[in-house]
Parts: sequence; C-alpha cells; structure tokens
Amino acid sequence: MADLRTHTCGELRREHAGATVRLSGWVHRKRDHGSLLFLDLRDHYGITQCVLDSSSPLFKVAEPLRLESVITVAGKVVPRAPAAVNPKLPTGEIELSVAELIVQSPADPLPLQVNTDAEFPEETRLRYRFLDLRREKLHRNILLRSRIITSMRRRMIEAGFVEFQTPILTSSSPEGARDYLVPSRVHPGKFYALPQAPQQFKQLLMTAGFDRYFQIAPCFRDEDGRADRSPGEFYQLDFEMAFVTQEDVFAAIEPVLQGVFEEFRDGAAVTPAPFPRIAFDEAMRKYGTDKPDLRNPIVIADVTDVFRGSSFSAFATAVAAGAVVRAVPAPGASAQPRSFFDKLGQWARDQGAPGLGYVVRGEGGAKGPLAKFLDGDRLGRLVAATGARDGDAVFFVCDKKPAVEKLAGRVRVRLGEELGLIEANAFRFCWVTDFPMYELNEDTGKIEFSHNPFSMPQGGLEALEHADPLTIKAYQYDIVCNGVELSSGAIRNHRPDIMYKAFALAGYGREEVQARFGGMLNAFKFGAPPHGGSAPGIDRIVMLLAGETNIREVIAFPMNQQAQDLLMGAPGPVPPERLKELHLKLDLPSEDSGKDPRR
RNA sequence: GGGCUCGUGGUGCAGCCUGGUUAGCACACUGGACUGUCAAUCCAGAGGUCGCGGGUUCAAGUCCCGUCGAGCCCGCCA
Repeated sequence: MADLRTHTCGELRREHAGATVRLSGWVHRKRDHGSLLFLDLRDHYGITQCVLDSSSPLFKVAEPLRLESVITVAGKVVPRAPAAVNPKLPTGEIELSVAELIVQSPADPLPLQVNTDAEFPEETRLRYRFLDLRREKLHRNILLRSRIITSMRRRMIEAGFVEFQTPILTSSSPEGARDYLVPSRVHPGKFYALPQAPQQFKQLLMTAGFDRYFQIAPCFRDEDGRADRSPGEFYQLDFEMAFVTQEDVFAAIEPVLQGVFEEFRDGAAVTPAPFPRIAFDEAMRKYGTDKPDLRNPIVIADVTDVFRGSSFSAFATAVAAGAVVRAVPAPGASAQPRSFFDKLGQWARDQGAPGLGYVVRGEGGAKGPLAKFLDGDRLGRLVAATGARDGDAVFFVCDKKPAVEKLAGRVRVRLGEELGLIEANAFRFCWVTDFPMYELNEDTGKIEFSHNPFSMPQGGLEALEHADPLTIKAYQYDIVCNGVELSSGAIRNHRPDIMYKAFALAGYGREEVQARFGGMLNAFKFGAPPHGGSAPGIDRIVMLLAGETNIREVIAFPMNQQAQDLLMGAPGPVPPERLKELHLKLDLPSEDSGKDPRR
C-alpha cells in the first residue's frame, strides 16, 4: 500500500466499504467522547470522518492531537449506520476505522482558526496567509481564479491568439504610474523598470507580424491600493490584434469575456454580446462616471434649461455663470420618511456640496423644498426630461460640469443602493468608447494625454493639426461590468508622423519622444500594421465572479494597503555589501524610516 | 500627502455616549467527565500594560490632547 495515501479525503463512498485504505491530511476537527474519538481529516479534495475508540492503542496518540496537525491514517472503510450518515459530506456514508496513525507534522495552537468562516483581522490573515488559504472561502477563490485563467487561455487560443512572454526587467516608461525600479549591478547608476504593462512589447510583436498576441501578464505599478486595486502588482489578460478596427477588437474579446462569465456566473444573468456601447460624454452625462453600473436603473438628466431664469436664484445665477444642473430621479422615494431626505442632504454636504435640493412628484402636484420655484411649465419640462412619475423624487445638483457630473454620479449610486434598485444577481457589461484624447490639467493649464498616449486619435493627423485638442476623441475604450472598470484598450497609433504630432500637442518635443519611445517608434518606420487591443484585469474579473468586494480575497499572496508583504517581510532591508555592489547609497528620511512589516 | 472609521486575553465582540464592584460573552487553549458525534456536549481552569504617551479627575477601558497601527475613501492609477 502507498506510504502516504491510497485515496484522497474527498473520495471514499459506500462502494469502498470493506476496503483497507490510507489517507493523509490535516486534522480539521475533533469530537472527543472520552472513549470514542471522531476525527475529521481534511485535504484539498474533501473531508473524511475517521473514528477510533479507547480499545485502540492509538487512542492516546490521537486524543491530544491539535487541530491542523498533519497525519496519515490507515484502516478499513466502514459504512455508517443509517442514523449516523452525514448528508452534508460527500463522504458522509462511510468513515475510516483507524488502525494505523502517523503524526507527520504536529501543529502549534492556531493564530487563526481554519475550520470556521469567522472573521479575523486582515493583518493576522496576511501574516498567516498559508492558514487562511487552507480555509474554505479563500481556498475556493484561488481555485476559481485558476479555473478562470485556464478558461481564458483556452478561449484565446481557440480564437487564434498566440501566447507570449515578454520581459520583466525592462526600461522605465515616462507616462503613467510610478515604476518599480531595479538597480543594475553592471551599469552603475542605471536602472531597469518592472513593466506597468507589456504595452510596447505587444505592439512590437504586432510589428513583428505575429497578428494575434495574448499573455496572462503581470503588471507592476507603484501606486496606492484600494479595495479593488492591489498595490504593487496585478494580472491582465493582455491581448493585441493586427489589421483591426475597434469593432474587430470588440467582436474578438466579447465572446471570451461573455463566455467566461457564463461559465462561472453561478446563476447570475450576464449581458449577452454584443455589449451596449456608451460614448464617454454620454456616460458622464447619464451616469456621472466613466464606469457606469448598469444594474442601477437610474439615469441622470440635464435640466439646466429648467432652472435657467427660474425664481430659484441659487441655481439661476449659477447657470447664468456657466454652471449646469443635473437631475437624479429617485423612483418611489416619496414613500421614504423625511429623515431619508435629511440624511441624503447631510451626506451631500459631507461630499462638499452646499446641499441637495429635490422635488417630490405626488398626486397634488410637486412638493419638496424646490417645488415652489418651479412653475407648471418648468415642472412639465422637468418631468419630460427625467421621466419622473407620481411617487418619484428628483434630486438636483448644480455646479460646473465636471463637479456636477461627479456628484450626480455619486447621488445616483447612493439612491440606487438606498432604494434597493440595484439588480441582484447580474453581470451587466458595457463598452465606454470615444474617450477624449487630451484633457486640461487644471493646475498647470497644460494639455495632457487623458489616457494612453499610444492611442490613435480619431480624425488622425488632420484632427491633430486643425481641431481644438480638447475636442479630439481617441479610439480608446473601456469594458465596464457592474461599475468596475475591467479593461482598457485602444486602436494604437502606428504612424510615427501622427505620433510625433500627438506628443507635440502634449508638449513633448521630437527628440524627447525619440529618446523615450525610440525602440517602438523606430520599429514603426519599417512597416507597422494598424493594430489594437485591450487588457482585461484578471484579478477584478475573479473578484466579480467570486462575489468578493475586496481584491485581496482572490489573490493568494497579496500585499497590504501599505504595499507590504507581511508573510515574507517585504520590502526588507538589505546588507550594505549588496548596496555597494549596486552602487547605491541610502538617503533616508530622518524619522519614521526602516519600518519592518514583521515588527 | 489628506479625510473618515476602528484599536479591549490567541481570535471575534460587549462595556465607552452617562467615569465608580473582581472588565463580561463566545471560539480557541489546558485539565476533567462522557462509546455515535459530525459547529459534539457538560464541568473546571489559565490567559488582559483595555495600541502607546500625556492631560482632566478623589477615581479613566470610559472624557480631552497627541501619537502609532489597520481598513475604507480622496489624491494617484498613460
């Protein structure tokens, strides 16, 4: 018989009764009756009840075993009496009568309990990640992640994509997030950078004629974490296609994403392909964000004209000065108590707004603080713009356009949640298209790229030379699901002449562009195919499919918000010899330095 | 860098608003009882600088100030 196991802990059934088997695993739980001991043995595959009584010489070995000790047991598979069957376990019809027991690895008392889903402090969970990963939820999430990645890979290969690897040690990219830098030993004072994305490499592979690239790509960005953004590193399903338009890219990736979500949706509805397309400007107007959650039925309306010249002077004067007014309908809100409106108003003030005006449409006409300022005509136009019905409330936000969109978007989200309007059990996808190529930096007054500088501007060279830069759109698109930005992509700018011009508008001289992107630019001078792609974020996709709201729940070994790995103690100090070898001298801040994540 | 919330035995929480008895409950841990449990049960025990520092007070887990840590958010994320 095999030394360690003949079967797994999830394998044995009634038909195995009578067989002599050997199992290995962790002591999941013990039920000690004094002269009779039940011991649940757990491995990756399941749990099997093992039993022994005081007639066994092994009883005194088994009884003091602490939870999570690793043991090997052997003995006969015994069918359980009907009353003793556990229908909750796949192995619940049998148990193992222990005749041999070897303690492979005794466990100390646990800092976090494995056999419960009780909550533990995140710091403890990260420090003892190997224990947390044994627990059911995290174990399941990580397996789900693996299956999702396998499914993505299969679907991409079936769609004719070819998997590549690209360098991890590469050059620093001047746009975007901060890079992680790696000092060169051989070249004093010079640094590699970890790639923020394999952007230029995949474009070079297109230029090299490979036609359809993909990679399960690690991306490294030195940016602060969020609940849905792991600091340091994350994974993308990075892909790129040659000789394609935007529609070709959409048609290629939609079935992959839709297929993956259908496969792992667990009963939830999934938007059928083709996904709705929403232009950036429209998304900002109707949803107040460039990543709208379409499970929320509320649509924001522009009602600037309703308040223009109205007797509500706060809005009227602001509108005259160029502000806009947006209306956020709140279906059925008239049934809410007064405190509902007061709380929302207080919340809006916490967000920095002066307040949150509203009207309620009822049978006897309009009520609410702003109702008296709106005559029948204005009220009629308001109802027409918002579609508000009897029993609905409408909230108003008035400010300059960017601020109003941001706040209206938040009000929309909050109302959707408070009024229970969010569609349950659904993955609602959309494309957000036609992002602006440039935006104005309010602080510097300068024009900057609003997204990827390698995107092709709509209208090409012609637009760059003659149009107002702030009106130029890019062939730049995002995939959004349930309000989460899953993917960002673009049709790339493969024309050096257009690229020089595009960068010139953002204040980059020809030499600077040449110095920074020379590798890719030169390649484009030797015959580059029109190409484009995107890069769905794998961690976020798994997070959505796992029903998690925190991305660390789907990453095996995540860092905390301070970008520390509490298990491995990274980042950590290095001996002076290593610094010398790398030609580095430290210039540490006077206090607060040298924080050790292990304390 | 900023804002908000939290910090009480190994762990999850209560106590704080309204200062005053021995800081309470559950899980884990230790010991004991128990031959059919499956979140076993029952009994007992050990385990606490109430994050840290300062202040107010006759008296601080509780009130005030500062500080450290964690989470969430803003900034940032081409």
